[in-house]
Amino acid sequence: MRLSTRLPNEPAGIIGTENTTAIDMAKAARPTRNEQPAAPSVASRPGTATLREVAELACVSKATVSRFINTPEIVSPSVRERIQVAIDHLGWVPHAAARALATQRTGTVGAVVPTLANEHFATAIQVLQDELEEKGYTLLLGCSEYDLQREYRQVRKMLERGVDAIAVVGEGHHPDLYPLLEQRDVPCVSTFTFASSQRSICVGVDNYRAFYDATKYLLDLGHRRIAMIAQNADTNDRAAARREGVRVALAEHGIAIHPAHMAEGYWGVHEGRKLFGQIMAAPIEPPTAIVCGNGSFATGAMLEAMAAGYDVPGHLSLIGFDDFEVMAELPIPITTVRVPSAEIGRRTADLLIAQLNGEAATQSIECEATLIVRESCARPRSA
Amino acid sequence: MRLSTRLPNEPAGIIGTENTTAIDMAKAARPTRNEQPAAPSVASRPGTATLREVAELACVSKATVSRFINTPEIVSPSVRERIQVAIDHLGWVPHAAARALATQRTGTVGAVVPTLANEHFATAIQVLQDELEEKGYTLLLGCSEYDLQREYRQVRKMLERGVDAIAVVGEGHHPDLYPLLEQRDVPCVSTFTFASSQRSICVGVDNYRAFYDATKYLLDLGHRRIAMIAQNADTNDRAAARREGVRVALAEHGIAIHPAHMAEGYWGVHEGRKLFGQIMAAPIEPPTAIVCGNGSFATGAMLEAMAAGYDVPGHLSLIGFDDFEVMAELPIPITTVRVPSAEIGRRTADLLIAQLNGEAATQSIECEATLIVRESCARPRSA
DNA sequence: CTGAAAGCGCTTACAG
DNA sequence: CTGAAAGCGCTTACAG
Repeated sequence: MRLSTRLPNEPAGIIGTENTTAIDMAKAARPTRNEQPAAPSVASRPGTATLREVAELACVSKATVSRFINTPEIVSPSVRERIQVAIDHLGWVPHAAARALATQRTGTVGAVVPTLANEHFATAIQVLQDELEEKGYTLLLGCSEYDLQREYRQVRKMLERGVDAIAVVGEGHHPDLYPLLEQRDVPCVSTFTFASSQRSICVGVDNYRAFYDATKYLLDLGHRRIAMIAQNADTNDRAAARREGVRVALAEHGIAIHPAHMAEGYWGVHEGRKLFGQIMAAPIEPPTAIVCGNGSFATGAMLEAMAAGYDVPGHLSLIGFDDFEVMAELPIPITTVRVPSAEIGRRTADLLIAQLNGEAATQSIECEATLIVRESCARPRSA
Repeated sequence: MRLSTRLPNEPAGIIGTENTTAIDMAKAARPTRNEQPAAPSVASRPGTATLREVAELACVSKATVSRFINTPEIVSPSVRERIQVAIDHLGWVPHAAARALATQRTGTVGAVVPTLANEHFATAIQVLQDELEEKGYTLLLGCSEYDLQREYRQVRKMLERGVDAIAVVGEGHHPDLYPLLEQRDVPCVSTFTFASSQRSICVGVDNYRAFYDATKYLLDLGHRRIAMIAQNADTNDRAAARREGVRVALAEHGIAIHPAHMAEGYWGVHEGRKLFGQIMAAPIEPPTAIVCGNGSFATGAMLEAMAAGYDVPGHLSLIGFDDFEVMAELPIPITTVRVPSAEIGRRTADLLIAQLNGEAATQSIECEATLIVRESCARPRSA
């Protein structure tokens, strides 16, 4: 017997005479005795029935129907069957708002990401939705466009909507965000960046170390004149951490990036090309390696290098961040740092669910950012 | 005066002595007279207050607080002020489920797309969310992975959650989807494909015509031996329509694609390369042009052509679908059909809102798919 | 295993 | 412009 609710337009089957039989039997066995007031024996419009009508049709109390939905094991088989028939017959769909009001839980979780235009966030959201759905939760989505104020508004709105938990990206947030969450006791996990300093639990990579290591790799190859096509970090702590990783790794060798070799932009292959051109056009000795703050910049830099006839990696090394598919397929595949977005999405779901189930031992998870070595880096020519 | 609700941890300001003053004044002016039962004069936990507590603190009825929230104009200024102070003081946030139960509206809309891994859907969702948010709606998201059964389940779940409207992608759906929606009278718009045959209103492009025209373009250039790297169309009506467009355009010239020149896959640059290789390796005369069913295939085909040393467009023309940024930046920019995803997202929001507002004249919108002519197509060598 | 009753936190006619 | 009351559709102790 099916225990989940059904709508009438699902492949019917058992609804025929059998059902009326079942209902008639029920009615006969327990002649009209209903708690409820004024009982319309048929739902006004299909798909619009309520639990009360189901109860009446099945000749049981509302409480029993409710139990049938939530803990079918505790209702007797014969009653179960009557209820199921009634549900099928009326096409009843439980009313989530009513349930939410009664239970103070909605079965929804909210996520706000900066943008879906970034594959990482899109991927993570996709698997998050997937995992959440499996556990019966519905996802509410917000995109902040990297605007902290907006992120805050979206989170508030989600709280109004009664989300049981929230996922956000990164550590930079509106100052009132965490107090708000804490006050209302809503579990929250911060994603994509791992840092012990985080106010909420988090799951992500250590952006600082990822680029520290990537820079180290370049340094170890012998590079000393290194440029950077950086992603603007104003409201993006991941980008900021990456820049800092580069800076520190170089500083440890007594090196600093020349201002003319530090280009900054937001996003895009085209922008990457332009920024690359800018660096190479600087009236100082050109770099022997360029670290690119994101995948689109790396792709753009590579494409522009090809167009301008630079020999990569013979003449110039290029290292990237993100691992977009095309980066591996270019004539010279790009060495880059891979962030496991799908894993982050999955683990975010795990953490959220764990907290929702009141599991105590939930703690932050560090995911591994890995350096994918391909062909775009080599020893500098002079070395 | 601020009319929207606030939480206590927002920059306070007016909450100081002024407030207590205002409240005290109110209390003095209208000594304790409350409708409600057992009245705890302070909210048990901050951020947990209810409308009733606000009403008590402001010495007005719940009805008036409700009016203040929904139609502030109709409450007198002095009362308005008292209520605002009480709200700020208690950090009251309205309980959406309670409101939904009372109004039978949730202020949410659901969208289910096949995947977020496709830039088009990601973009459309992003702007849909944006527009919806502006109108006060919250977005519920589902990803179906091109599984119609799953799409149906997600839509049902959203209906349970009481979404006021739904957006789906394409025309291929579970047979019970539309009946379900109609029965519950939930507005729905189908996106990305425009076709007069659609059961719901829709906003999108005519995929058939788009590829019919693209093929025509190749034909007009003089191509007669044309291959296709097609996207699997089993549960994807857009892909199916595109294939059909190619087929018909060719058939009108008495041409058909040789089976060995018809490669099929799902998605990916790498897959595009492979499929390209497959076609070129067929033991028959190679094609003079290849039409690619999606952007990743076009990118892959171009990259593989470069790698294998084919002269594009001198020796071989390539035409794509989708306009992913990298397609314009490759050494030979790819001629392709652009689908205005952002516009589709925006118009979907418009249509949804219009229907929610009960506007009568809502009808389907055809968006223009445009052929972006770049450098990957030329006359065939022999022509 | 099942029922009667109260309650979740809002809104909305209906009066005044 | 404002209040009292009923109701939205569920769940959950409390009894039996």
